[in-house]
Amino acid sequence: MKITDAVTALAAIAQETRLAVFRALVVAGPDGLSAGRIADALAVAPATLSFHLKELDRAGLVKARQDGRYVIYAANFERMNALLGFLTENCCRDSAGCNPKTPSNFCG
Amino acid sequence: MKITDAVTALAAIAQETRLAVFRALVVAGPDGLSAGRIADALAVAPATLSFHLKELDRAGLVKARQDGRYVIYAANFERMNALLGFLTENCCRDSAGCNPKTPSNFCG
DNA sequence: TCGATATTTCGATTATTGTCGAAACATGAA
DNA sequence: TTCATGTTTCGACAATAATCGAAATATCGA
Repeated sequence: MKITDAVTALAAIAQETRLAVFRALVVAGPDGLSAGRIADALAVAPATLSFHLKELDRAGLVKARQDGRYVIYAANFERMNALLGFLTENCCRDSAGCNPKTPSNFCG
Repeated sequence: MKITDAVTALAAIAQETRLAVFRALVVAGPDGLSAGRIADALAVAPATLSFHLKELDRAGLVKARQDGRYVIYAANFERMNALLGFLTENCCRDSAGCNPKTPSNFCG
């Protein structure tokens, strides 16, 4: 994962509403949730939710699929793991309990 | 780590300059770097850097200590690990290769 | 086709963020 | 104490982000 991708992904979940959306999708699992169900669950206006879902999608953290008149969103777990990998390898140290696969000596 | 703390920490590193600062501090290790050395390394104006360091500090991701007329900043590895723990436990699934200690069924 | 429901786009508004020059504030050295 | 150096605060500005009502778009069921 490239730095710019990491920044985009981090920014996507660095917002209360979006983090809540993403966590709801994590809990929902691969089946995902329709936009409407997310809006209901989190009590956020449809237009606002749509805006945030687009952000999460842009960051690659969710996948959207059309199901009839619903649009089902699901967390992209691979992407989230890639982000965790990036953070572990670049922003971490053994000494504090995390195990970077590559040492933290990269600074590009 | 509480949700609001996680959002704050994520927002802190969800910015190219700040992520670069933090990574430089990770590479530097516990000894840290003076503000000036960071500014030189990343070619960012002192006032701008100061603004970003304050953000990182507010998020708890760095520690500052005075050393003579220098201010030395060091990464707070414990905090970063707490953030990784939060993400692993709340935004992740076994299926995708990550091992949350608690299952992803928490949504508060 | 028509009406109902689901979702997104548009437009407008307000708030926040990132940036940097200049000035202020500290600290150590002469 | 005075000067030089390192850092932060201040003030201003442009850019971006978050919100939501209203309108547009899409799809299903009757």
